[in-house]
Amino acid sequence: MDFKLMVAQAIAKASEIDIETVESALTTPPNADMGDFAFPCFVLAKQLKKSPIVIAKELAEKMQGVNSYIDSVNPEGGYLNVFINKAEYANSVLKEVLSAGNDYGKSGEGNGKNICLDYSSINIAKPSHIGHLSTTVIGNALSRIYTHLGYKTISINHLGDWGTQFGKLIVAYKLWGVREEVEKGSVLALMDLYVRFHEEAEKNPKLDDEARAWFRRIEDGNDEAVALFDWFKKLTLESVQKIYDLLGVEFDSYAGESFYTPYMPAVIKEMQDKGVLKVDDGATIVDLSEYNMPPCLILKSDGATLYATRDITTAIYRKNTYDFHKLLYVVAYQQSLHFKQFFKVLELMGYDWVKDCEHVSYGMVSLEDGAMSTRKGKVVLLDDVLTAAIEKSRVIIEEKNPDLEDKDEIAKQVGVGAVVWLPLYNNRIKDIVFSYDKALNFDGETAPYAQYTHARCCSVLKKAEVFEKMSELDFNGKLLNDLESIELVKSIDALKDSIRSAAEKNEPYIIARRVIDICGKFNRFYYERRIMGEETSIQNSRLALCAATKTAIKIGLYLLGVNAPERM
RNA sequence: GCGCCCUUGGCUCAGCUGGAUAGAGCGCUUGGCUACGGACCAGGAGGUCGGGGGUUCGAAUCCCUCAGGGCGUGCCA
Repeated sequence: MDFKLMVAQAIAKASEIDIETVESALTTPPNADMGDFAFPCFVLAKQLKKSPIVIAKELAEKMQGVNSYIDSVNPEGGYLNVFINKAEYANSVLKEVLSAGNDYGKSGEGNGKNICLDYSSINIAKPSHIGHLSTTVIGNALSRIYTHLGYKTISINHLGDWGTQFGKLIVAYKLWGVREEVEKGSVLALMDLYVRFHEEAEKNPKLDDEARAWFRRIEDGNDEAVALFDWFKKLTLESVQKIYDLLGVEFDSYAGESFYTPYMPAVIKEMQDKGVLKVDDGATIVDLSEYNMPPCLILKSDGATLYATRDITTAIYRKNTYDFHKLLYVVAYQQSLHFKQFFKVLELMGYDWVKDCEHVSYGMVSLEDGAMSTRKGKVVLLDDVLTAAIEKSRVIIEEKNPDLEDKDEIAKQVGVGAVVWLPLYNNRIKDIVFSYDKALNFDGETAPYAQYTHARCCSVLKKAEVFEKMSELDFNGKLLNDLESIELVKSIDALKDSIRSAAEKNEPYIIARRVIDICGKFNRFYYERRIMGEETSIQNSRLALCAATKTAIKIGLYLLGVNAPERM
């Protein structure tokens, strides 16, 4: 049962104002002891030609005893404060959570709709560094969130696997590479070769010509060139797979830049036919000056395609293949102009579905001493950060819980959780200055804190021997009538709205904040209210609340891509 | 120059489509484990919400303007 809606209906009926107006105005008082819902009567003052204070007073009188879910209604200033029946409320929330279990908060709103998510999108032959964390974990979280709401998601890793740089890599490998060493060193070895190529090419510009020639051979399907390129690709994907396994990230498609190359000529022709192209200064462009944007470059003066050409082709391909309800690009904000430009080109081509495309942008990651630079070797590898976090959590486990089983697995879940949390706890647009101190922080508003709270719930439930049968717990909302319990119930109840809101705004942090709030409320409850050893009916009701908390935390963390171990 | 974004306690950030005394965490500080996990909890100090105008019964929130910072701005992605 939706108590907010119920209160809105009651007020609407008493005031003869339409329900939408009431519901959208309905808020929460600053203090719990002022009421559970507050209706500001100022909005009605003009319409009813009465002072808000009088309106509140009149409404309060009309609403006394309207139904058993509302305990009392108090006018206060211009506000109408409503106290709901806490016992009914607690019963309603607990019943819903415990019967739904890990399906709590699911909905069918997305049934039959596809969401394409373009994220992570790694470059072949380059190691994953901390800069790849945001796109990967935000994309993964969005995929899980939309799936929870009934959508079918298609996660696409749009590989950076096309361009002259692969010609450079082949040249470097043929000159200085040793097969066994590259096999062993994987992408790190490839990166070294790439860096060396640039150093040597400064002295010997002929290398660049050779690189172009080798890239041409890849395009032409030369056996040796293609074999080497495929090998580089294989090494890269294998090494990134280890990271994806740790993060719990999976993709439905790895169709990248090379995949779309054959589709581009037709799209360019289509643009020509539709008359959106024009030649300017030797290059082929779409003029966007009318829209206050610089032109979108489609072909270079030498006829080569560009970034925008490929993205336009890709979007059309995805629409034809997946008929998406939404196509979301989880890409850093540096590229926002590019997205605005090629979205506009798609619009000019007559594709009205471009309104369903969205650039889900996020802030940049830098280091404490400035920007990262692959060329200068100034990078923090994702692998290293995850390893360090896992080691740290392992040390803490040894210190606090040396008898724990599956130490390695749990250390992994906690360590990875702490790192993944970084881009998920704040608004996407915020820049992140990476530091090991922050990434390895397990205190306060962090994933390990939420995991700890979850483990604590599990521990109590196990001690009471109800862990396996949480859904059968017999509870009574009347026994959860204390402030701490009710505050916790409210926060658990709010998870559903948080999930919906996170999807609506493509902002996972809304769920992360909700999880932390639930944990805070639980920990307070846990200290104030004894669970075990109370009278059976009280004990069971509190255990039920504990079980609902456990479920809510578990779901919230899952949606963020964080595991919730039962012990830690 | 132009475009987009950001600015809230020492630091990192919340604050829902404007609503009642601006909230957390970290750090600092004082307390709390022979009841269920101290990776926790409670208390304290700390903020003219970048500045200035405006709209409104009411502005951190909306509009204008200025300042500071970030990103981008025709043949890289």
